[in-house]
Order: sequence, then structure tokens, then C-alpha cells
Amino acid sequence: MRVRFAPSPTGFLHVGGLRTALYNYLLAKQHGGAFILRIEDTDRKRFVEAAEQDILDMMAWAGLAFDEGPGKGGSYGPYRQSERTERYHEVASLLVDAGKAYIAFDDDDALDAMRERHRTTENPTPRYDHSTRLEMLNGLTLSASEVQERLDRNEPHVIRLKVDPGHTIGFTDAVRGQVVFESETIDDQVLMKSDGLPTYHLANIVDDHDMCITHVIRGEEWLPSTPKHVLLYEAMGWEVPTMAHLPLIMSPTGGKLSKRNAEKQGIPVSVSSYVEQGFEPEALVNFLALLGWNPGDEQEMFSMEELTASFSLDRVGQSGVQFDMKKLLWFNEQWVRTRADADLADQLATEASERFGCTDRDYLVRAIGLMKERMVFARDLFSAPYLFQSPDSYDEAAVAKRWKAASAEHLLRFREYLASSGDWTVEALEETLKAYVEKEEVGMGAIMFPLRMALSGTGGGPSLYALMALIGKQETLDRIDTSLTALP
RNA sequence: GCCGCGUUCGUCUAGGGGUUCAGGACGCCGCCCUUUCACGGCGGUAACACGGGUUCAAAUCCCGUACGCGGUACCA
Repeated sequence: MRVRFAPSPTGFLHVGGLRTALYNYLLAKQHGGAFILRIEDTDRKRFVEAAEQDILDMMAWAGLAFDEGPGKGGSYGPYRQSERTERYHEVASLLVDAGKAYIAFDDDDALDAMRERHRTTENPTPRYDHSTRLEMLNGLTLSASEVQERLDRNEPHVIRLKVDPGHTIGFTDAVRGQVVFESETIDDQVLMKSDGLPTYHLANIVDDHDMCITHVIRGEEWLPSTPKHVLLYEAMGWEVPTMAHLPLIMSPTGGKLSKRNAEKQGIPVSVSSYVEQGFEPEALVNFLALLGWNPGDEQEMFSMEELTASFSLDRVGQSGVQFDMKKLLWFNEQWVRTRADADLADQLATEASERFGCTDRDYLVRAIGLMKERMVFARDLFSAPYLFQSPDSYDEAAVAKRWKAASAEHLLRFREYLASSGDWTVEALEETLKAYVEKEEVGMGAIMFPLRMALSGTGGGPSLYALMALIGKQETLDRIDTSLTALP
């Protein structure tokens, strides 16, 4: 099995593209096949310089290593279409010689004029096809010598696929089953553009054939052009690879997950945005895998290895799927929790040092231990600055609601208990507090809330015993003193 | 308009003729645990688009309609 991911470097890697790459990757790994990356840079108008590097970086981030591709090599290279133009010309001439394609000289104005001529309410977008091609300037209407003269004059021209009406083109899609099209509904697709570069349709079948691709797995937006590809394979006498069209990922309001549509709802379209926001690669991969595929049982969490073992095309759905950010967030939370505290500390050390001057690695690891069940992203650690420094303000709403007349009094008295406490462990601190509650005959909340406010400046957070044990005796006493001057 | 694909809880989905007055997950709500916020546990909310067939029996098969999505470029 040989599969490929063939993105166009017209922008940063799209999250939907990543899913396509993932499904290809999983299948290749599962079958011990090859996963190929091919850059489809035949559109010079939309070419974006930094895009290829972004594609490479994002695939590496997600853990999708390819076996052949730009920078990696392989025996079927080059893997950039801009470096393979000669081969496309070769195939295009073969097709013209065989009468399967023809040369056309019509410029934009001629094309517009033709469409204008035929446009009606019933036919808003007339096609360049069997019904109109005889009105145009092409190899079918000009004599061979006229064509040659124009070519000799270097007149701009394209090469079009000659689609004859009257027959049915069908193929079996691995996701959708049998799909058929009538040939008269298909236009004479341009194969070779006047700039000398091929269109996707030509380049794609030439490369898939030359690179011995066995399974073409791509988005559903390609389904309508697949009959053209089938025609091309047949014209060349090549075998048609297995086709599989994946359901489109849609925005929560419906419609393709386009930049404008999605980002308005807080759903980034570029994979790099997910990296910037601090998503775990495993979480995005897990989420994307389940967006359009399901294992058939009730497992939700999947590592790349588990996905590789379980994935199959026949469990890929056929209908469009909506991107659900809440679920992605849930996956991220789950995956953050699977990480070792020490591992998270490695990631967060620099920021901890820069923001809080915390260079004590053991301290960082323990702080992470207190926060882990409360994080969606690793960097949520820093949403609790009191783990590293005295609060510089106190949550006003919480104070207004729960800071009572006796609060300062309790705090002051409990400070004495703490000051005389010798053993500064979680267990001992718990004992100390219980002793206070018993002696003073008050509820836990009477002291717990003021204490929490003094130490963290907030009304919620990790266990207070653990927090005091973390920050230490002196810091605990200092924070209580500070709060007593700041709070009523 | 035409062509193609699709349609089970709000979302991702299981189920593909009887065992399902439809199961799981996210979300939401409630309860329990708990000093708090979370975690966790338990429970709840909520769906077979519609209309015809076929059949003893249909969410499951067929046809139609509606709706959604994609395509309709010298873009991919």
C-alpha cells in the first residue's frame, strides 16, 4: 500500500488537511506501506512562500512522519510538482496524439463571451464541453496546419480533456460505494494551463500513477472531479487507484470550515494556531481521528499506536461533520493529565522562571502536581500565580460574599497555631487546622475561607494544606500578615 | 439551474429487518464526595427529516419530497 498526502502550498496547513494526512498515515502504517508527502505547487498565483515549511513543521508536530517527500527523498521523486513539469507535458502530448485531449487557443475574453452567449436562468454557468467546443478556437475546429502555425507563433494555449458524451463513468469509492456520473455532465477540463503548468487534475493522476499510489484518500470536495481523473487513467491505460472521499469538516454553523466562517466562532483553521494555543498534539490527533471515523466500540482515548491498530476506511462516515471545540478541549484536558509532572515541568520551566523567577525544579514539579486536575492546557498552571508569589489583589466578589466580620480575627488567631507548628507537612497542617476548629468551636469554613483568601487571593483552588506545604512556613505567615493589612 | 454526496440526541456517533419505547462520548442540568475550585462517582435531559411503498415486522430495504453540503475556474 502506498498513499499520499498532497497539499497545495497556498497557505498554512489547514486542520482538515491534517485529518486527511492523518487518515493516510494511519492506513500506511497499519499496512506497513509508504506514506508520501507531495507538494502540489502548480498554482503560481496563489503560491505562499512559507507554506511548505509550515506543512512540514505541523506534520512533524502532529507526529506524522512521511516515508518519501521533499527534504526526505525517495525513489519516486522529485516530490514537488513544480519540479516535474516535463513529465506532465509528455503525458499531455500523448493524450493529444491519442485524440483524448486537444489544444485550445481561447483567451479569457473568448471564454467569457461563450458563457455569456449561453447563459440562461436554467443554465447559469455554461461549460466548455461537447456542446460548446465546436464554437471555440481549438484543435477540433482548426486545421492541423492552423494549429501548428499558432503554436509556431507561440500563441498562448491550453490543453483540454476531450470528454465525449453518451457514456457512464463509475467507480467504487471505499467510503461511499458505487458512484456514477454521466459523461455529458462533465466539462472539457483544462489539463495544461497557458503558463505551461498542469492543472491539479493532470498532475495528480500522473504523479499518483508514477509514484505507484494505491489508495487516493482525500476530502469530499474532490468527488465531483473524480470522473475526470478516471477518464484520464483510462485514456493512459493506467489502473485507477482505490478512491476514498472523506466527509468534510464543517463549521458549527454549517458550511465548509473556512477561515472566515470558522474563526469568527473561535475555531482556528490553521494547525499552527492550535500549536500556539498550547494544544497537545495527541489531543488534536485523537479528536481529528474521531471526527469522521469511529472504532465501533466505546473507546474514546486513542494514542497514535492505537489508532494505527484500529483505523479502517469502512468505519469512516459519509456525512459532513461539525467541529466541536468543547470536545477538543476535553481531549486536551485528558491528554494533559496523562503527562508526567516532570515532563510538564520541562515544558513550563522557562516561563515559570521568566514570570515568577521560579528556578527550583522540584518546587515546579510539586506545583504542577497541585494544579494538574485543574488544567485544560499545560500553561493553565500560570493561571494560579499564587503558587509562586503572594497575591497582589484579592477577589472582590468572593470577599464581599464570604469575608465575615470575624474572618480577620480567626486568621490572626490561627496564625499563632501555625507559627508554633513545628512539623510543616500536609498531614501536620491538617491536624493543626482541625485542632483550631475544635478548640475555637467554629466550622471549617470560618477559617478555611479567610485562609484561602489570604494565601491565594481567590475563592477556589487546590487543597490548602498542600498549598501551605508547598509555599512553606515563612511564606504562609507572611501572606497572612499581608492580607491582614489589606482586608477589612 | 445542473451534477454529485449526505440526513439517528445541540455535537461526534453505535446500531444496517425482530433481542433497542434506540447505546456511548462531549456539552448541559442535578445529586454524592469535598474547606473551596476542580477531579471523580451516580443520575437526568435529548434523536431515527418527511411521505409513500416492500414485509408478519423498518431507524434499518426501495422510491419520492424536503433540507444540508460539495462541485460547476487556465484554484487546489
